[in-house]
Amino acid sequence: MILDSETKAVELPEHHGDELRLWLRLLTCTTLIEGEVRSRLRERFDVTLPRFDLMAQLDKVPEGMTLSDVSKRMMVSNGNVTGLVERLVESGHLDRRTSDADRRVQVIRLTKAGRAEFRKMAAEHELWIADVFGDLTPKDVRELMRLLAKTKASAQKSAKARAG
Amino acid sequence: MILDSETKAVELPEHHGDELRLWLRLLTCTTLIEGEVRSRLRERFDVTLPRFDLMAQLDKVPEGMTLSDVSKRMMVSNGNVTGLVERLVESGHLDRRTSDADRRVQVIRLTKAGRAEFRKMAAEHELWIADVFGDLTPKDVRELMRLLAKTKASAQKSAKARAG
DNA sequence: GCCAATTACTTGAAACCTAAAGAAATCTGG
DNA sequence: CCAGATTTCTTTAGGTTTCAAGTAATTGGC
Repeated sequence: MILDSETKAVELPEHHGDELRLWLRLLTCTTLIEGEVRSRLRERFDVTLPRFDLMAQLDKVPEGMTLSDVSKRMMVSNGNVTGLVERLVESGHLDRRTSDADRRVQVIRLTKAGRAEFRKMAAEHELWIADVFGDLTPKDVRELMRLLAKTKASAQKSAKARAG
Repeated sequence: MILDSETKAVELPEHHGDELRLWLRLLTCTTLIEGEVRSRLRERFDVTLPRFDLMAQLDKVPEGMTLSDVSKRMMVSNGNVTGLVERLVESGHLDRRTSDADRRVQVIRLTKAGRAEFRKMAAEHELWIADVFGDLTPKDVRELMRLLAKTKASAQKSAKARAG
Protein backbone atom coordinates (compact mmCIF):
# COMPACT_ATOMS: atom_id res chain seq x y z
CA MET A 1 0.00 0.00 0.00
CA ILE A 2 1.22 3.51 -0.79
CA LEU A 3 0.01 7.04 -0.16
CA ASP A 4 -0.71 9.28 -3.12
CA SER A 5 -0.10 12.98 -3.47
CA GLU A 6 -3.25 13.86 -1.57
CA THR A 7 -2.43 11.39 1.18
CA LYS A 8 -5.24 8.96 0.42
CA ALA A 9 -4.54 5.30 0.78
CA VAL A 10 -4.40 3.59 -2.61
CA GLU A 11 -3.17 0.27 -3.93
CA LEU A 12 -1.47 -0.74 -7.14
CA PRO A 13 -2.88 -2.53 -9.00
CA GLU A 14 -6.34 -1.63 -7.76
CA HIS A 15 -7.71 -4.17 -5.39
CA HIS A 16 -11.35 -5.19 -5.62
CA GLY A 17 -11.36 -8.16 -3.32
CA ASP A 18 -13.90 -6.64 -0.97
CA GLU A 19 -16.52 -6.33 -3.68
CA LEU A 20 -15.83 -9.88 -4.81
CA ARG A 21 -16.25 -11.21 -1.29
CA LEU A 22 -19.45 -9.21 -0.95
CA TRP A 23 -20.79 -10.73 -4.15
CA LEU A 24 -19.95 -14.25 -3.02
CA ARG A 25 -21.64 -13.67 0.29
CA LEU A 26 -24.73 -12.26 -1.40
CA LEU A 27 -24.83 -15.29 -3.67
CA THR A 28 -24.39 -17.67 -0.76
CA CYS A 29 -27.29 -16.12 1.14
CA THR A 30 -29.60 -16.26 -1.85
CA THR A 31 -28.62 -19.83 -2.77
CA LEU A 32 -29.13 -20.93 0.81
CA ILE A 33 -32.56 -19.38 1.17
CA GLU A 34 -33.66 -20.37 -2.31
CA GLY A 35 -32.69 -23.98 -1.65
CA GLU A 36 -34.60 -23.92 1.60
CA VAL A 37 -37.74 -22.52 -0.03
CA ARG A 38 -37.41 -25.01 -2.88
CA SER A 39 -37.19 -27.95 -0.47
CA ARG A 40 -40.14 -26.81 1.57
CA LEU A 41 -42.31 -26.15 -1.48
CA ARG A 42 -41.54 -29.61 -2.76
CA GLU A 43 -42.11 -31.55 0.43
CA ARG A 44 -45.09 -29.52 1.59
CA PHE A 45 -46.93 -28.84 -1.69
CA ASP A 46 -45.07 -30.87 -4.32
CA VAL A 47 -44.53 -27.78 -6.43
CA THR A 48 -41.38 -26.33 -7.96
CA LEU A 49 -40.05 -22.87 -7.19
CA PRO A 50 -40.39 -21.55 -10.78
CA ARG A 51 -44.07 -22.52 -10.80
CA PHE A 52 -44.62 -20.86 -7.44
CA ASP A 53 -42.87 -17.72 -8.66
CA LEU A 54 -44.96 -17.58 -11.81
CA MET A 55 -48.18 -17.98 -9.84
CA ALA A 56 -47.00 -15.27 -7.45
CA GLN A 57 -46.63 -12.86 -10.36
CA LEU A 58 -50.11 -13.67 -11.61
CA ASP A 59 -51.72 -13.42 -8.20
CA LYS A 60 -50.82 -9.74 -8.13
CA VAL A 61 -52.69 -9.03 -11.37
CA PRO A 62 -56.17 -10.63 -11.45
CA GLU A 63 -56.89 -9.45 -15.00
CA GLY A 64 -53.86 -11.37 -16.21
CA MET A 65 -50.58 -10.60 -17.94
CA THR A 66 -48.92 -11.29 -21.26
CA LEU A 67 -46.08 -13.77 -21.53
CA SER A 68 -43.67 -10.90 -22.19
CA ASP A 69 -44.72 -9.21 -18.97
CA VAL A 70 -44.07 -12.38 -17.06
CA SER A 71 -40.73 -12.81 -18.76
CA LYS A 72 -39.62 -9.30 -17.79
CA ARG A 73 -40.86 -9.52 -14.22
CA MET A 74 -39.32 -12.89 -13.57
CA MET A 75 -36.15 -11.94 -15.41
CA VAL A 76 -36.14 -15.16 -17.41
CA SER A 77 -36.16 -15.79 -21.16
CA ASN A 78 -39.28 -15.84 -23.30
CA GLY A 79 -38.79 -19.44 -24.31
CA ASN A 80 -38.60 -20.43 -20.69
CA VAL A 81 -41.94 -18.84 -19.92
CA THR A 82 -43.58 -20.63 -22.83
CA GLY A 83 -42.76 -24.05 -21.37
CA LEU A 84 -43.52 -23.07 -17.80
CA VAL A 85 -46.95 -21.72 -18.75
CA GLU A 86 -47.66 -24.77 -20.88
CA ARG A 87 -47.24 -27.08 -17.91
CA LEU A 88 -49.29 -24.89 -15.59
CA VAL A 89 -52.14 -24.65 -18.10
CA GLU A 90 -51.97 -28.42 -18.47
CA SER A 91 -52.28 -28.89 -14.70
CA GLY A 92 -55.26 -26.52 -14.53
CA HIS A 93 -53.58 -23.74 -12.55
CA LEU A 94 -53.56 -21.24 -15.40
CA ASP A 95 -55.98 -20.00 -17.97
CA ARG A 96 -54.61 -18.84 -21.29
CA ARG A 97 -56.22 -16.99 -24.20
CA THR A 98 -55.17 -15.00 -27.21
CA SER A 99 -55.73 -11.27 -26.93
CA ASP A 100 -58.56 -9.90 -29.10
CA ALA A 101 -56.75 -6.64 -29.67
CA ASP A 102 -53.43 -8.18 -30.74
CA ARG A 103 -53.38 -11.76 -31.87
CA ARG A 104 -49.67 -12.11 -31.20
CA VAL A 105 -50.33 -11.71 -27.50
CA GLN A 106 -51.22 -14.50 -25.08
CA VAL A 107 -52.89 -13.41 -21.85
CA ILE A 108 -52.59 -15.76 -18.89
CA ARG A 109 -54.41 -15.70 -15.55
CA LEU A 110 -54.72 -17.90 -12.50
CA THR A 111 -57.76 -20.14 -12.58
CA LYS A 112 -59.98 -20.19 -9.51
CA ALA A 113 -58.35 -23.43 -8.41
CA GLY A 114 -54.90 -22.08 -9.20
CA ARG A 115 -55.49 -18.97 -7.13
CA ALA A 116 -56.82 -20.94 -4.19
CA GLU A 117 -53.82 -23.25 -4.22
CA PHE A 118 -51.39 -20.36 -4.54
CA ARG A 119 -52.90 -18.47 -1.62
CA LYS A 120 -52.55 -21.52 0.56
CA MET A 121 -48.90 -21.92 -0.39
CA ALA A 122 -48.16 -18.20 -0.11
CA ALA A 123 -49.42 -18.03 3.46
CA GLU A 124 -46.97 -20.69 4.59
CA HIS A 125 -44.21 -19.33 2.40
CA GLU A 126 -44.43 -16.02 4.21
CA LEU A 127 -43.89 -17.76 7.53
CA TRP A 128 -40.87 -19.66 6.21
CA ILE A 129 -39.29 -16.44 5.04
CA ALA A 130 -40.00 -14.72 8.34
CA ASP A 131 -38.28 -17.64 10.05
CA VAL A 132 -35.28 -17.52 7.72
CA PHE A 133 -34.71 -13.86 8.62
CA GLY A 134 -35.74 -14.47 12.21
CA ASP A 135 -32.46 -13.39 13.84
CA LEU A 136 -32.45 -10.00 12.16
CA THR A 137 -33.77 -7.04 14.11
CA PRO A 138 -36.30 -4.70 12.48
CA LYS A 139 -33.45 -2.23 12.18
CA ASP A 140 -31.29 -4.83 10.41
CA VAL A 141 -34.14 -5.47 7.99
CA ARG A 142 -34.56 -1.77 7.23
CA GLU A 143 -30.84 -1.28 6.77
CA LEU A 144 -30.55 -4.31 4.48
CA MET A 145 -33.48 -3.05 2.42
CA ARG A 146 -31.76 0.28 2.02
CA LEU A 147 -28.39 -1.17 1.06
CA LEU A 148 -29.91 -3.68 -1.36
CA ALA A 149 -31.90 -0.92 -3.03
CA LYS A 150 -28.64 0.92 -3.53
CA THR A 151 -27.01 -2.26 -4.80
CA LYS A 152 -29.84 -2.87 -7.25
CA ALA A 153 -29.57 0.64 -8.63
CA SER A 154 -25.81 0.34 -8.96
CA ALA A 155 -26.06 -3.03 -10.72
CA GLN A 156 -28.71 -1.77 -13.11
CA LYS A 157 -26.58 1.22 -13.96
CA SER A 158 -23.60 -1.04 -14.61
CA ALA A 159 -25.64 -3.40 -16.79
CA LYS A 160 -27.11 -0.54 -18.75
CA ALA A 161 -23.71 1.02 -19.34
CA ARG A 162 -22.42 -2.21 -20.86
CA ALA A 163 -25.45 -2.86 -23.05
CA GLY A 164 -25.27 0.72 -24.29
CA MET B 1 -52.35 -1.99 14.42
CA ILE B 2 -52.90 -2.28 18.18
CA LEU B 3 -50.85 -1.79 21.30
CA ASP B 4 -50.41 -4.68 23.69
CA SER B 5 -50.20 -4.61 27.48
CA GLU B 6 -46.57 -3.56 27.42
CA THR B 7 -47.24 -0.84 24.86
CA LYS B 8 -45.33 -2.48 22.04
CA ALA B 9 -46.76 -2.18 18.57
CA VAL B 10 -48.08 -5.54 17.33
CA GLU B 11 -50.35 -6.68 14.56
CA LEU B 12 -52.94 -9.42 14.36
CA PRO B 13 -52.49 -11.72 12.58
CA GLU B 14 -48.74 -11.37 12.62
CA HIS B 15 -47.46 -9.53 9.62
CA HIS B 16 -44.26 -10.65 7.93
CA GLY B 17 -44.44 -8.54 4.80
CA ASP B 18 -41.17 -6.76 5.54
CA GLU B 19 -39.19 -10.00 5.54
CA LEU B 20 -40.90 -11.09 2.34
CA ARG B 21 -40.04 -7.83 0.62
CA LEU B 22 -36.48 -8.13 1.87
CA TRP B 23 -36.24 -11.63 0.40
CA LEU B 24 -37.59 -10.49 -2.95
CA ARG B 25 -35.15 -7.63 -3.07
CA LEU B 26 -32.25 -9.91 -2.17
CA LEU B 27 -33.35 -12.27 -4.93
CA THR B 28 -33.68 -9.45 -7.44
CA CYS B 29 -30.17 -8.20 -6.72
CA THR B 30 -28.65 -11.64 -7.07
CA THR B 31 -30.58 -12.47 -10.25
CA LEU B 32 -29.60 -9.16 -11.76
CA ILE B 33 -25.90 -9.52 -11.01
CA GLU B 34 -25.82 -13.19 -11.89
CA GLY B 35 -27.43 -12.49 -15.26
CA GLU B 36 -24.90 -9.76 -15.91
CA VAL B 37 -21.96 -12.00 -15.06
CA ARG B 38 -23.45 -14.80 -17.16
CA SER B 39 -23.80 -12.53 -20.19
CA ARG B 40 -20.31 -11.16 -19.89
CA LEU B 41 -18.73 -14.59 -19.43
CA ARG B 42 -20.52 -15.81 -22.51
CA GLU B 43 -19.73 -12.92 -24.81
CA ARG B 44 -16.19 -12.38 -23.58
CA PHE B 45 -14.97 -15.95 -23.01
CA ASP B 46 -17.75 -18.18 -24.35
CA VAL B 47 -17.98 -19.98 -21.02
CA THR B 48 -20.99 -20.71 -18.82
CA LEU B 49 -21.33 -19.50 -15.24
CA PRO B 50 -21.41 -22.99 -13.67
CA ARG B 51 -18.14 -23.87 -15.39
CA PHE B 52 -16.55 -20.65 -14.20
CA ASP B 53 -17.77 -21.29 -10.66
CA LEU B 54 -16.39 -24.80 -10.63
CA MET B 55 -13.02 -23.60 -11.87
CA ALA B 56 -13.05 -20.87 -9.22
CA GLN B 57 -13.45 -23.50 -6.50
CA LEU B 58 -10.58 -25.52 -7.89
CA ASP B 59 -8.28 -22.54 -8.31
CA LYS B 60 -8.31 -22.08 -4.54
CA VAL B 61 -7.02 -25.61 -3.92
CA PRO B 62 -4.06 -26.54 -6.18
CA GLU B 63 -3.86 -30.09 -4.83
CA GLY B 64 -7.41 -30.71 -5.98
CA MET B 65 -10.72 -31.63 -4.39
CA THR B 66 -13.13 -34.52 -4.42
CA LEU B 67 -16.45 -34.27 -6.22
CA SER B 68 -18.25 -34.26 -2.89
CA ASP B 69 -16.23 -31.28 -1.72
CA VAL B 70 -17.15 -29.42 -4.87
CA SER B 71 -20.77 -30.38 -4.46
CA LYS B 72 -20.88 -29.03 -0.90
CA ARG B 73 -19.02 -25.84 -1.69
CA MET B 74 -21.08 -25.02 -4.73
CA MET B 75 -24.28 -26.05 -2.96
CA VAL B 76 -25.45 -28.17 -5.89
CA SER B 77 -26.31 -31.85 -6.14
CA ASN B 78 -23.77 -34.62 -6.69
CA GLY B 79 -25.28 -35.64 -9.99
CA ASN B 80 -24.91 -32.13 -11.25
CA VAL B 81 -21.20 -32.05 -10.47
CA THR B 82 -20.62 -35.33 -12.29
CA GLY B 83 -21.87 -33.92 -15.59
CA LEU B 84 -20.19 -30.57 -15.14
CA VAL B 85 -16.82 -32.18 -14.43
CA GLU B 86 -17.24 -34.58 -17.33
CA ARG B 87 -17.54 -31.72 -19.80
CA LEU B 88 -14.63 -29.78 -18.29
CA VAL B 89 -12.36 -32.83 -18.39
CA GLU B 90 -13.43 -33.36 -22.00
CA SER B 91 -12.47 -29.79 -22.88
CA GLY B 92 -9.08 -30.14 -21.20
CA HIS B 93 -9.66 -27.71 -18.33
CA LEU B 94 -9.71 -30.34 -15.62
CA ASP B 95 -7.63 -33.31 -14.66
CA ARG B 96 -9.36 -36.19 -12.94
CA ARG B 97 -8.00 -39.25 -11.20
CA THR B 98 -9.18 -41.88 -8.78
CA SER B 99 -7.79 -41.58 -5.27
CA ASP B 100 -5.27 -44.26 -4.31
CA ALA B 101 -6.42 -44.28 -0.72
CA ASP B 102 -10.13 -44.66 -1.50
CA ARG B 103 -11.15 -45.85 -4.91
CA ARG B 104 -14.65 -44.42 -4.59
CA VAL B 105 -13.17 -40.95 -4.59
CA GLN B 106 -12.43 -38.90 -7.69
CA VAL B 107 -9.93 -36.07 -7.25
CA ILE B 108 -10.14 -33.24 -9.75
CA ARG B 109 -7.71 -30.39 -10.37
CA LEU B 110 -7.28 -27.61 -12.88
CA THR B 111 -4.88 -28.48 -15.69
CA LYS B 112 -2.15 -25.98 -16.47
CA ALA B 113 -4.19 -24.72 -19.41
CA GLY B 114 -7.36 -24.66 -17.30
CA ARG B 115 -5.68 -22.62 -14.60
CA ALA B 116 -4.26 -20.14 -17.07
CA GLU B 117 -7.62 -19.65 -18.71
CA PHE B 118 -9.37 -19.27 -15.38
CA ARG B 119 -6.92 -16.67 -14.11
CA LYS B 120 -7.49 -14.64 -17.24
CA MET B 121 -11.25 -14.77 -16.78
CA ALA B 122 -11.06 -14.17 -13.04
CA ALA B 123 -9.09 -10.96 -13.47
CA GLU B 124 -11.81 -9.45 -15.66
CA HIS B 125 -14.56 -10.91 -13.54
CA GLU B 126 -13.22 -9.06 -10.53
CA LEU B 127 -13.44 -5.78 -12.43
CA TRP B 128 -17.01 -6.48 -13.50
CA ILE B 129 -18.02 -7.14 -9.93
CA ALA B 130 -16.27 -3.99 -8.72
CA ASP B 131 -18.20 -2.09 -11.36
CA VAL B 132 -21.51 -3.67 -10.39
CA PHE B 133 -21.04 -2.51 -6.79
CA GLY B 134 -19.44 0.72 -7.94
CA ASP B 135 -21.95 3.09 -6.34
CA LEU B 136 -21.55 1.62 -2.88
CA THR B 137 -19.19 3.35 -0.48
CA PRO B 138 -16.60 1.30 1.42
CA LYS B 139 -18.80 1.77 4.45
CA ASP B 140 -21.82 0.42 2.54
CA VAL B 141 -19.77 -2.62 1.55
CA ARG B 142 -18.68 -3.27 5.13
CA GLU B 143 -22.19 -2.86 6.43
CA LEU B 144 -23.66 -5.16 3.78
CA MET B 145 -21.03 -7.77 4.57
CA ARG B 146 -21.98 -7.62 8.22
CA LEU B 147 -25.72 -7.86 7.61
CA LEU B 148 -25.37 -10.65 5.08
CA ALA B 149 -23.20 -12.61 7.50
CA LYS B 150 -25.99 -12.28 10.03
CA THR B 151 -28.54 -13.28 7.40
CA LYS B 152 -26.52 -16.33 6.44
CA ALA B 153 -26.27 -17.46 10.05
CA SER B 154 -29.98 -16.93 10.58
CA ALA B 155 -30.89 -18.85 7.42
CA GLN B 156 -28.58 -21.73 8.30
CA LYS B 157 -30.12 -21.95 11.75
CA SER B 158 -33.60 -22.00 10.24
CA ALA B 159 -32.66 -24.69 7.71
CA LYS B 160 -31.01 -26.80 10.36
CA ALA B 161 -34.03 -26.53 12.65
CA ARG B 162 -36.29 -27.85 9.93
CA ALA B 163 -34.03 -30.71 8.84
CA GLY B 164 -33.53 -31.69 12.49
C1' DG C 1 -13.79 -62.46 8.86
C1' DC C 2 -18.32 -61.05 7.61
C1' DC C 3 -22.46 -58.52 7.03
C1' DA C 4 -24.90 -54.19 7.41
C1' DA C 5 -24.63 -49.39 7.12
C1' DT C 6 -22.46 -45.65 5.17
C1' DT C 7 -20.11 -42.96 1.71
C1' DA C 8 -18.88 -41.51 -3.12
C1' DC C 9 -20.20 -41.25 -7.28
C1' DT C 10 -23.13 -42.25 -11.57
C1' DT C 11 -27.31 -42.70 -14.09
C1' DG C 12 -32.02 -41.53 -15.65
C1' DA C 13 -36.15 -38.82 -15.99
C1' DA C 14 -38.21 -34.56 -15.88
C1' DA C 15 -37.94 -29.89 -15.49
C1' DC C 16 -35.67 -25.49 -16.03
C1' DC C 17 -32.93 -22.16 -18.53
C1' DT C 18 -30.53 -19.55 -22.24
C1' DA C 19 -29.43 -18.01 -26.75
C1' DA C 20 -30.55 -17.93 -31.29
C1' DA C 21 -33.39 -18.67 -35.13
C1' DG C 22 -37.97 -18.70 -36.94
C1' DA C 23 -43.10 -17.68 -37.61
C1' DA C 24 -46.94 -14.71 -37.29
C1' DA C 25 -49.06 -10.30 -36.41
C1' DT C 26 -48.61 -5.48 -36.06
C1' DC C 27 -46.61 -1.01 -36.81
C1' DT C 28 -44.32 2.60 -39.57
C1' DG C 29 -42.70 5.61 -43.10
C1' DG C 30 -43.11 6.48 -47.39
C1' DC D 1 -51.39 0.76 -49.76
C1' DC D 2 -47.20 -1.79 -48.75
C1' DA D 3 -42.46 -3.24 -47.90
C1' DG D 4 -39.41 -3.27 -44.10
C1' DA D 5 -38.79 -3.09 -39.22
C1' DT D 6 -40.53 -4.46 -34.82
C1' DT D 7 -42.91 -7.12 -31.45
C1' DT D 8 -44.68 -11.48 -29.49
C1' DC D 9 -44.35 -15.88 -29.02
C1' DT D 10 -42.56 -20.65 -30.23
C1' DT D 11 -39.07 -23.79 -31.43
C1' DT D 12 -34.54 -25.86 -31.26
C1' DA D 13 -30.12 -27.18 -29.46
C1' DG D 14 -27.24 -27.41 -25.77
C1' DG D 15 -26.54 -27.09 -20.86
C1' DT D 16 -27.79 -27.00 -16.09
C1' DT D 17 -30.38 -28.68 -12.24
C1' DT D 18 -32.88 -31.62 -9.02
C1' DC D 19 -34.42 -35.90 -7.12
C1' DA D 20 -34.38 -40.61 -6.81
C1' DA D 21 -32.53 -44.91 -7.69
C1' DG D 22 -28.54 -47.61 -8.49
C1' DT D 23 -23.50 -49.22 -8.22
C1' DA D 24 -19.18 -49.72 -6.08
C1' DA D 25 -15.97 -49.17 -2.25
C1' DT D 26 -15.16 -48.60 2.52
C1' DT D 27 -16.12 -48.70 7.42
C1' DG D 28 -17.75 -50.47 11.73
C1' DG D 29 -19.85 -53.77 14.80
C1' DC D 30 -19.79 -58.29 16.17
